[in-house]
Amino acid sequence: MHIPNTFDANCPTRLILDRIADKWTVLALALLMGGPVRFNELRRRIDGVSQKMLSQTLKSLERDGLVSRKATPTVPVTVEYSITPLGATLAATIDGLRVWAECNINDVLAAQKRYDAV
Amino acid sequence: MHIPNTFDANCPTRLILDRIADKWTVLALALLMGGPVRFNELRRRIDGVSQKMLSQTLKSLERDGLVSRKATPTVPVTVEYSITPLGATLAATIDGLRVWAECNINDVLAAQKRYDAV
DNA sequence: CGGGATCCAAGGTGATACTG
DNA sequence: CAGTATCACCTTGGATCCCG
Repeated sequence: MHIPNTFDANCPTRLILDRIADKWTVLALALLMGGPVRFNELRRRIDGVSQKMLSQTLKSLERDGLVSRKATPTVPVTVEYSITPLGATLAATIDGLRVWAECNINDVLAAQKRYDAV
Repeated sequence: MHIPNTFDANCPTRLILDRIADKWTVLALALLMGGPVRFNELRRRIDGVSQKMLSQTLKSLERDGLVSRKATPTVPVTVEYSITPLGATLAATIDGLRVWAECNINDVLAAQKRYDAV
């Protein structure tokens, strides 16, 4: 398996990318790697996400089989989201991105500065 | 370095994600791993990208120091995009995503089918 | 608490036309 | 060939209100 030299509109990569290539998805997945988290807790931990976007994101993740949702009928209701085995394999990959970001953010910012100076 | 339990709005991960978490960026970066490619060639290989979005994407990538642009003043002009060393390290990480997609697309599609059936 | 429904503003995006 | 400029659109996403 090597790099294709073309990306068809519905090749696997595009299909997956169209679903997960947005920050909320990546962030939610990353956080859920640490264990199950409840809705509002997740919302607090992802700075700036609206409840609409978070619920939308989680619903997509659940549909894709990457996250599972467990509601316990307490009063008021308690909902816990956790990562599935499938989701965990993706999250591991995504975590590489997080690590890259932390290691290279300075280089990127420096490049931007240089570019903008011109 | 381990998983944070919070993502601040301007932590490294968010800053990077805000710039690269869209399909065109990821796809362009992946294709450039194979070596320098010219503008229209890139456009042909990324099914469905408009010239506007491609040029916008490439400009961002150049600004971030991930891709370099070399114009040779032939007539008509020839422009070649290639990945930088910094970009290559990111592309390697991103490639993990592509591989994951190819390996797990069927599981994801199956999960979607199951979800939609309910 | 964990959402769904609705409304609305903003800007991302494509189509088209033009240029060096 | 490799873009830029303009415009019109239409989705995205925030704000708000409501409900079980």
